[in-house]
Amino acid sequence: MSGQARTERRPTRQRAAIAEALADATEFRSAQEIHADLASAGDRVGLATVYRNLQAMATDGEVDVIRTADGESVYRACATEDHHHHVVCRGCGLAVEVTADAVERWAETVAASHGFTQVRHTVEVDGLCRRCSSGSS
Amino acid sequence: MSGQARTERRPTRQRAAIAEALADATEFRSAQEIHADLASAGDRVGLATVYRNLQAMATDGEVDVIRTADGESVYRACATEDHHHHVVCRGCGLAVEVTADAVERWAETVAASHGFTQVRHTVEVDGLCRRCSSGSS
DNA sequence: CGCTTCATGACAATCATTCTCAAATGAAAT
DNA sequence: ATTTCATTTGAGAATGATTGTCATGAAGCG
Repeated sequence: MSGQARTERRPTRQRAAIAEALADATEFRSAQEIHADLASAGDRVGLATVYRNLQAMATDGEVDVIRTADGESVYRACATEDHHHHVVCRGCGLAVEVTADAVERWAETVAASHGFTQVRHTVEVDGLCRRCSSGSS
Repeated sequence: MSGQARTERRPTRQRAAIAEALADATEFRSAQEIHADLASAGDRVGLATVYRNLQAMATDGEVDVIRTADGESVYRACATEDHHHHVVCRGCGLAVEVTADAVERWAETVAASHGFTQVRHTVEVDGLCRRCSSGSS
């Protein structure tokens, strides 16, 4: 059920560096950020390369992608390979992974009831985490 | 909870034209598309103006906004002012409005259980409508 | 080692969206 | 109707993320 369509890709220093940078992060990071992180760590990796790898990794299901409010794509190494969603803090970026079978079923059902097939869905929840809830304006 | 924060805005020819163009459409349209529609209809409206109004209308809850897969913002005049979600056809763009109290509650609950407050959520479902399902590969 | 193929990197090119600011317009006062 | 003043508009520049191009470099293999 978790068929990794992992395209045969060649391991490179850059790819490893990107994967590691992502593994270190606890929140979602944009391609630009990853690129900057690597640069400041002395790791020279082309921006285009970061984009390409991040996308490839996302396609292979190695990492998760979501869109920020302003349309930027941000990536994160997910703890599980299984399908899940996130609750992201608007304040600090903290991202919690959650599963939602109920929602999956609902999406499938409601879509089917309108005659839709090959259903996919996007569910993202955001708010303020406990910490950020306290000192917010 | 459904307070219309309708900012006091001045009615203009442009705004009306945009609203109408949106009302005529049955699917989600991008600012660029609206702009093109108006132009080809002989309605001269600046692109920036289209963007500004669309955003204002979205903020006021007059129209709905969602992001396409490639990050473009698309708008639609919603039939209801109440909170709802969409099932969009990847083939023809057909958009069906659906409500999902169960999902709303789930989002709130799951977020709260992780200490989050001021929860918001995004839920979009897409697939192939009955018509597009038939002739697909 | 030499070859073939895929990945990389520097930078140009896209493209949606936003910004700038002078000119036009709506609303209300005179 | 005319003045007045805040908003809104529009044309085009500016921004910024993402993608494309293509010569160079590294990986896998015999």
